[in-house]
Amino acid sequence: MTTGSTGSTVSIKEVAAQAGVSPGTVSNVLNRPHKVAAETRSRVEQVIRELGFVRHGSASTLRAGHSRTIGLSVIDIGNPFFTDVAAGVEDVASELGYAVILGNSSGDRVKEERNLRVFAEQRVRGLLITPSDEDPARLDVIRDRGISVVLVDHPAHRPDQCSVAVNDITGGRTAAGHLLDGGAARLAFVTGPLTIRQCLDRMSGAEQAIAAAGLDPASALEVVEMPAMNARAGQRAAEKLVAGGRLPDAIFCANDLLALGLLRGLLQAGLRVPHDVALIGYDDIDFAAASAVSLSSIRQPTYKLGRIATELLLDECDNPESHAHQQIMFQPELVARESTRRG
Amino acid sequence: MTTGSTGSTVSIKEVAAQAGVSPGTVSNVLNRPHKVAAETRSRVEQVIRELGFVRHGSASTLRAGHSRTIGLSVIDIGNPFFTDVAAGVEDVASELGYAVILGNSSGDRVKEERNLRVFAEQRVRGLLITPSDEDPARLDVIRDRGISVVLVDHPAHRPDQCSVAVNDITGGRTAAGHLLDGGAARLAFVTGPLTIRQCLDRMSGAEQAIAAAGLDPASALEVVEMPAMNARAGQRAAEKLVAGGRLPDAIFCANDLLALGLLRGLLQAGLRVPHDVALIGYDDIDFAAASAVSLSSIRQPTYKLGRIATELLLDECDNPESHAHQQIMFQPELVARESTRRG
DNA sequence: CGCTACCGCTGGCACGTTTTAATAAACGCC
DNA sequence: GGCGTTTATTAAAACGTGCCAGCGGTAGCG
Repeated sequence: MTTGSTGSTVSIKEVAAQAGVSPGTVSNVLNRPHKVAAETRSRVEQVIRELGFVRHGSASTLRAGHSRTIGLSVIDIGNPFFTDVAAGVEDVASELGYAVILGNSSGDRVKEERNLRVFAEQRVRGLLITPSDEDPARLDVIRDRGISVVLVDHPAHRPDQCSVAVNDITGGRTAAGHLLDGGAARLAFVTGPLTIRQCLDRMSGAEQAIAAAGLDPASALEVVEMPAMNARAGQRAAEKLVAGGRLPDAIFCANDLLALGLLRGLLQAGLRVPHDVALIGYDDIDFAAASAVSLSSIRQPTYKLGRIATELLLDECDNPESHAHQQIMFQPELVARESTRRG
Repeated sequence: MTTGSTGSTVSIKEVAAQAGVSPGTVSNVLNRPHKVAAETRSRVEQVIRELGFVRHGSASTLRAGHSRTIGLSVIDIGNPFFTDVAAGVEDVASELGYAVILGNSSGDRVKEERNLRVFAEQRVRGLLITPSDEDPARLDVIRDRGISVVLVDHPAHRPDQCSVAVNDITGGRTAAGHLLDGGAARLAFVTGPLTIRQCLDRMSGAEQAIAAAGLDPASALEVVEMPAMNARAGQRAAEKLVAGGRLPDAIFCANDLLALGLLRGLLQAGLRVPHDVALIGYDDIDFAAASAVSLSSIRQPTYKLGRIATELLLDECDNPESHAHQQIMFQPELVARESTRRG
C-alpha cells in the first residue's frame, strides 16, 4: 500500500501537492538539497518514496539543456578489446549517474553516421568514439552542437580535444621486432582495412622494425589486407597464405581475433606454430593465453582506456572552465608466449 | 555556408520560419510525411538539411509520452555470450531507429537496481533484461510505469509477458549425458552462484542425465560453486579440484569462460584433457573452438536471441493491441570437440 | 444543389521539469 | 520597533516538440 502503483506516472507536481509545497521546492530537494530546510526536505523525500516518484529525464534534459547520458560508439562490440573498454566506460558512467548509449558501427561509415545522429537526437552530454576512419568532419558536426567528444584508442590531432590512445607504431615495432629477434626474415602482416588508423600505424611500426634490422620492408613484409578483423577473416587469411605457397617465417596480425582465426586455419592445414611459422597478435585479449598454441600478443591497458576516457569526458562536461584538454598516449607491452617461442 | 553551424541548436520553429510554414507542418514532415504535400515536404526537408536541424529527442519524448530508446540490462558484458546478444539487439534497434541504453549489472543486485532506475528516469520505451535473480518485484516496478519488459535468456513465468530463452535443463542433460556416454562415472559441475537460474537449471539437467544413467546424483556429481563465472574463477576452480585430490572423470562447466579458465588451470597442473579428465563448457562462444584443447560445448542461438527479443519488444511497444505475448524457448545443441574425445 | 469527406496546413496548448525573480518569514542590530 | 539582511518558499516563465481542433477550399455523393 505504500507504493502507489497507479499505472500512470507521478509528476513533481503531485509530489508537491501531497507534501504541501510548491513544485519548485521539490525540484530543489532533488537538485540542491542544501537549499531546503531539513524538515521540509524530509517530508518531501517521504512523499517521493510513498508515491514512487521518478524524475522525468526528458523534461529535465529539455529544461536544463543537457542530459545525463553519454554516447559510446565502437567499431566492433564483438571484439573483447572494445568490450573491455565498454566495461570501463560503463563503470565510471554508472558511478557518476550517467547512462551509456551504445552504438556499434561495425566499421561501417553509414552505420556510424546513423548512430551519431541518434546521439545528437538524444542530446547526449558527451561522446566517446573510436572513429572508423580519419575523416574529422563528422565529429565537427557533433562538436558544433556543443557536445564534448573524447577520442578513444585514437590520438587527437587538435589541441582542443581530449583523446586516450595507445601507441600503435611502438606496438607494431615491438611485435615485428620480436619476430625478427626470433630469427624470422620474411614477415607477413595480416590486417583489416588499412583505412583504419590502428592497422596503418601497426604496419608502419612493423616496417620501422624491419628497416632497423637492415632489411627492405618492401620485400620482407607481405601485407594481407582483409575486409574484416574477426576470427573468420583470420581463417580465410590462413587459407589464402597457405594456398599462395611459400609461407613467411612469421606472421603479425593486427588483432587477436585475426590471429586466433589464422592460428586455427594454420593448424587445420597441418602446419605447426611456431615451428613452421611464428605468430603474434595484438590486444592480448583474455582468450589469447588459452588458445591452442598460446598466443603472443601486444597488451594494451584496455579497461583503463575506457575509464580514463570517460573521466576526461565527464570532467570536460561538468567543469568546462577548469578542464584542461589532454591527449593521453599509453605504451603497449609485449607478452611473449608459445606462438613465438623460437627453436 | 550551407551548414548553419551557429554553435547553438536550431529548433523546429526556425525551420518553420525559414521554410515559410508553421511548426506543426514541420512536425508532420518529421512524423507523418504522407500527410504533407510533396512540394511543401521537399521544401521543408531542404531547409532541415541547410540548417542542420536535428530533432530534440527529449522534447519529443516529453510531448509524445514515450522515447525511442530501449534499455538493455545484462549480467556480464565481458562474456561473449552477452556481447552476441547485444549485437543482435543493437542491430534490430538501430534498424528501427531506436537507441540502446546499456546496463551491466555484473550480477550485482544493487547495480542492477541502479541501472533500472536510470532506465526509468530515461523513460525507456521498453526493457530487455537478463535478470540476475528470480525476484520479480523489481520488474513489476518497471512494468507499473507502463514500460514493456522482455526477458532475455530467462523464461517468463506469467502469460502477460514475452520472453526468449533456451532450455537450460535440456542443455545440462545433454552436456552431462555426453560426458556419461564418454565413459565418465564421476562428474563435477563447476558453476557460478546457484541463485542464477541458468546455473541451477543446467545442474538439474545434469542430475537428470545422471539419474537416467542409473547413478545417484548425490554421490556421482560434485558441485563446485564459484562466486563469478569468468576465466579467473575457472582457473581457481581447477586449483581447488586439483588440490582436493581425487579428480572426477569429467567436468561440466556452466559456461565457456569457466571452462576455458579451468582448462588452462588443468593443463598448468600437468593434467591432460580429455585423457585425464574430460571437459565440456556451455554457450559455444567463438573462442571455444580455438582453445588449447578445442572445447566441447552447448551451443545456443545467441545473436538470434537478441534479435528476436528486440523484435518482440518493439512489436509490443508499437502494436500494443495486436501484439501477442510469446514465451519462446529454443533448444540448445551439442558441439563435441577434442575436450570430450574418448579414448 | 446541399451535404459530407477530405485536403493541406495553421495555431495554440500541453508535456514535466528547472530556474529566476519575487515574496514572506525570521533574525540581528541599532 | 523600524530597518536591513538572510533564509525558505513560491509563482511563473521558459525549454522544443507532438497533437488536435479547425480553417477555407474542393471533390464526390445522393
